[in-house]
Amino acid sequence: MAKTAKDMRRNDPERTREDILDVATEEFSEFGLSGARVDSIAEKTRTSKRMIYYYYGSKEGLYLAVLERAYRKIRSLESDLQLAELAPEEALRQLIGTTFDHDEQNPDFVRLVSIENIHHAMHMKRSSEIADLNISVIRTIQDIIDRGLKAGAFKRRADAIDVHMLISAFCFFRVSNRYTFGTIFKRELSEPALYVRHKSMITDAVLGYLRSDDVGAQSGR
Amino acid sequence: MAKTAKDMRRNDPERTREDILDVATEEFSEFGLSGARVDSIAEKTRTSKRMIYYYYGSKEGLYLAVLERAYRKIRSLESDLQLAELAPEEALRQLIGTTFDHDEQNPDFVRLVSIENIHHAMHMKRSSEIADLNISVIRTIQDIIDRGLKAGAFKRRADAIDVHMLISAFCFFRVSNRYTFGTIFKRELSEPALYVRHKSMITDAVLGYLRSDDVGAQSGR
DNA sequence: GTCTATAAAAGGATAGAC
DNA sequence: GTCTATCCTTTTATAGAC
Repeated sequence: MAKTAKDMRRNDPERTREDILDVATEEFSEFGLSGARVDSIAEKTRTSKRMIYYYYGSKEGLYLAVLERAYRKIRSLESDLQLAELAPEEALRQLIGTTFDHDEQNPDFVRLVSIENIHHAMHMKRSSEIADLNISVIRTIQDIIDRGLKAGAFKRRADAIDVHMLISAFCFFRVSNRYTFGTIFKRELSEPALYVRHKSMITDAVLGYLRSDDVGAQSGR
Repeated sequence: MAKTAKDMRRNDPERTREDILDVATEEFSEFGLSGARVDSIAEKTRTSKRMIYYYYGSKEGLYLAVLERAYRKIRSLESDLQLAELAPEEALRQLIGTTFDHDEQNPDFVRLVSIENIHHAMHMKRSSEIADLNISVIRTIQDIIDRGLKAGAFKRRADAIDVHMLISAFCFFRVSNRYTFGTIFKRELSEPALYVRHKSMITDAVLGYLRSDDVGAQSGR
């Protein structure tokens, strides 16, 4: 089974495939599905265009492979969280911080998700791998809410998916809308000072929301 | 100066231009800048491809015209807000509700903004019209915060742009990430029941944030 | 498995008449 | 101002040798 040194050097399918995916991730996240150019991807790989079609069949096939790998990374990240030992408030702080940092540090992923939304999540829907994504983060949040209610730290019986959305929306938007927001408000969202302030803000807002009860009954509008 | 009935029927430049923009808005927001097809736009107008180039010069020129018109609509919407008479909390509720409803009712706009972010807001930056957008909403929020602090309804000396971002992020994300979020969490974000719940949630979260003081000192991470 | 060359098609842009 | 027909570049995809 072991490959000879010669084989390793000449033919390394796994490395070739990964190399292509690395380059393609950059290209798709930079230009979108339609804007990306297969020629341009091929040039930046250590191999040729022929191999892209050999391994991934089509431009869309390559895009899907990129998307699947990006989500696979998330899955492994989420499953690493060990928050059951912490007090509910601290656990939530950690969870929010992790989401915040993840989006901040993975603009490529954020852009791919934006792009996939432009395409109505069509590719994601077709991918059994992504569709079956075990979203452990929801279970984690539900657990934190339950423990918080029991301990009296929280008062609101919030829906875990809603809370996840409140957190995600802010963390995601900061990265996804960095350019238009920065242009309109003359504010560079990548500045370190804002990093700290925004992280505190979303943490305070979510914790405050869970601590209080239904203070904001809807006005009639 | 008055046109004859014959002229009006045969040549109506204004109507032609608007017609093209209507169709182009749909096409660009549906497929993105690179994904949109000029041929496809032309087919759906009551005129021809030649006129698109006649009026807008290029595909990018047309895209920019679409973007500018979309932002012009926002500007007029924001300047219509009359909240100075209301109590700070109620004023904020109204403002959040308006933002929420706007994004909900204008998915085309939300998608165009997402698309423009994929392009690093490059076209927006080049447009003097959009760059000079008078973001009156920030002044409005600052006023609400100031009045709330004075009246004792709020405790936090928050930054108006940050608060706008907290509100926008949630309202925008609900629409922009509808497809991926819906697919992963098996939840249709356009459901009426969620509309009410999510509106309450973001309102409560923002009000709670402003009412309280810096409860969430950062952990050391 | 990998490369070079090329086919096949799509799509942006324009010519020229009316 | 408007239409039809067409140019020509770009881009996806494949053939065929090694």
